[in-house]
Amino acid sequence: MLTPIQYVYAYPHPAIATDIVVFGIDEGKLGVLLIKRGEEPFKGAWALPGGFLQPDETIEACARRELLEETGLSAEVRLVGLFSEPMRDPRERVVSAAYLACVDYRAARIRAGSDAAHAGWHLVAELPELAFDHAAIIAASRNRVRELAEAAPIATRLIPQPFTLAELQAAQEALLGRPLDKRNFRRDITARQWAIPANAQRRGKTRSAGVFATCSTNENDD
Amino acid sequence: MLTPIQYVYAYPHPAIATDIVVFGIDEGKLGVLLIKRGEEPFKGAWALPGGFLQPDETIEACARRELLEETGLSAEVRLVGLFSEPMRDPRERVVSAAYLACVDYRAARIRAGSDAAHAGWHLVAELPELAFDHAAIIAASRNRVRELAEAAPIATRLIPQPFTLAELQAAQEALLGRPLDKRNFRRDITARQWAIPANAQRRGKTRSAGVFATCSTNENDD
DNA sequence: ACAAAAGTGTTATGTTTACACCCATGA
DNA sequence: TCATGGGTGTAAACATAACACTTTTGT
Repeated sequence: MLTPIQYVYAYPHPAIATDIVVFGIDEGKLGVLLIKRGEEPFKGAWALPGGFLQPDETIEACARRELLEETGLSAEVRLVGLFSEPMRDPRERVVSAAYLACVDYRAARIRAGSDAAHAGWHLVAELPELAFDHAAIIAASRNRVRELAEAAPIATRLIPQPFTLAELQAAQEALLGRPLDKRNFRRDITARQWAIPANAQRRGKTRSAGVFATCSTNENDD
Repeated sequence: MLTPIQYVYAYPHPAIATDIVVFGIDEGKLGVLLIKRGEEPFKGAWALPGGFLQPDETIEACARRELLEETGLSAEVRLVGLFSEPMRDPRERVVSAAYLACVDYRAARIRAGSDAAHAGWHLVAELPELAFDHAAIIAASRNRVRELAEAAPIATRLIPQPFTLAELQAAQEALLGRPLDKRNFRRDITARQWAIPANAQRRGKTRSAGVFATCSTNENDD
């Protein structure tokens, strides 16, 4: 029998993990990706996807890796905060860095991992009981994403490209949690260059709509 | 000889530390508290105060404890970000949570700790060479504190209470890095209730000035 | 008397919000 | 032809920014 590799320190070292709050939008409702825990503690409860920091990656890279593993998507992640109550995980001390991401939920290919019996989208307005302190993490992320949405075009990440302004507006309204005026919205988007017109139309149920694409200069902004 | 206590894990656990960027203002110039390292690595270089997370405290509590130990002051701390490049500390892997605090630098009683040969204030505009990635941490904190100062009355924390509006304005200008209009400033401060008039005057070099105090309702705002 | 800092209002500009009708298309 | 969603402009309210003179007091 192999002796397990052990790591020894002179002082206690908490484990470091990331939890990732993946926001998606469905029919104008904001949802988050949750995983049903297959093991104790909180077996059978819903929890945020997440995982432990690997030796060769930054914490942000860890969050991006978790996102990729859980959804098959690469997307920008944003730090929400640190969750470090000593007893937040009953097994051992785990300090978690919470990140949020906005993705097109229909593009996500959700993988139910080894320790996850199920995974699925849940409306933020109708969350189940959650494991650990994940309810608090989601609440903090909900506030953070609202702030971010005021300043950066993250709503464009929630919808497939290219998109109509109506689609973008629905996403933005879901993030902000309040209705927006259609005409003012168009002005804002074009003035801030959050989206630029593509020379194309999309045929909808009624009149066809002009489509827009995310501005390339928005890729790196904050 | 006593066997040292050892902590053993099945997976590698980075150490977790906080670094704290303590801002102060002197003659209208923004400064930060630095400590001269007394030990390798970076012996003799200037570094941010900081320390390792203890088992019974949250990371924010750790930052507040470090602040208290280094300055004798209790003050609000704000998360700046995580610094987690695997090789940022040559000894072992250390993930650092950077916090910032604004204090009255003349009230600080700086303690040169066991591993710190010296400690002192340095103007942000004239920083020495810094240990580890602390230059990047200060740069990030500089940006963060500017954002915060736009939204919250943190400038009041940089000056002794009670204060004149001229003093507060100098602090705010140092945080924002741009000059402000005296009349507009007075209006903003009173409208936002960042400070309320105390029924008192302070005799200065010339005409005496009315003094203000931080509004109690600002204690918990964000 | 003069130098230095305190105090005080108004105007212009820009930003944000509110609001209503016509158009194109598919059913 | 009608129901549905797409597209468009203007005016009011509000917030922000610019600007100059008088007062007090110590030297």
